Amino acid sequence: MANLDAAFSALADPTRRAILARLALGEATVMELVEPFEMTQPAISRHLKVLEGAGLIVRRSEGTKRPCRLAPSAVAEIDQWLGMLRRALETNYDRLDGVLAAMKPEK
Amino acid sequence: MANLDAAFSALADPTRRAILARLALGEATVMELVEPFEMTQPAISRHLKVLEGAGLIVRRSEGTKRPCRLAPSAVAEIDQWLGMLRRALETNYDRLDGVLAAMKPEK
DNA sequence: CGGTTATATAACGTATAAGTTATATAATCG
DNA sequence: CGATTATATAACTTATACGTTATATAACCG
Repeated sequence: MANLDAAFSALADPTRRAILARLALGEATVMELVEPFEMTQPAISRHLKVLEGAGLIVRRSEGTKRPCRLAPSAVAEIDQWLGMLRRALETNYDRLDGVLAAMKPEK
Repeated sequence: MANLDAAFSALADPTRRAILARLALGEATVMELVEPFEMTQPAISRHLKVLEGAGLIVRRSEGTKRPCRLAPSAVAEIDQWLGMLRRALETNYDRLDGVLAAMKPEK
């Protein structure tokens, strides 16, 4: 899935994760997002574009402002994919437990 | 967390996700992982190094072979971080913001 | 021992990412 | 209208990612 490429790639950057953490507290405009980070406005604008492209945020227009908020779609997709790994790990643990249990009586 | 950088970055590549999907079926050697992908062995070896560095896989030595299997640590870390987003989305912050914006057009 | 197999590393080209400064657009307000 | 504010885009630099081919290491086998 190309969407997963974009979503995981977007999440790989710590600034973008911090932006998402901020948005988890509620909607914010670009300038509100620029302020806490020691980075220029164009840099943040591009991070937002990446997050939007990955489906992690959505934006509306309010006069000259473009407030951002979290979007559920990409998160759901990621969760679904990670579920595959999670299930595999659980299964492998079960099997490992089985192996260890079988080895125990040997003493 | 710097680990999250590495983990998300590792997952951003489709070849690496395919490798993980293959490992979800069980342990595999490097050559076993090379075969299904149309890519050279050094390329796969480097993908494996990235996955190992991110804590997504672990490897052992068995003679001249180096079988890989899934590791739980990074997956758990990612799950934990995504939980923050999931909770924010479940709390309907986005819908709440929409409702509040519609209710007070002044401001 | 020498040859083969499994994997890793080096060196390199090309593409893309992430930041900067400078400038453009677009809505708002006097 | 022109000025101001909010945001986007362009042009550029530097760093890193991903693939290749060629070669090195290391265990195994006859």
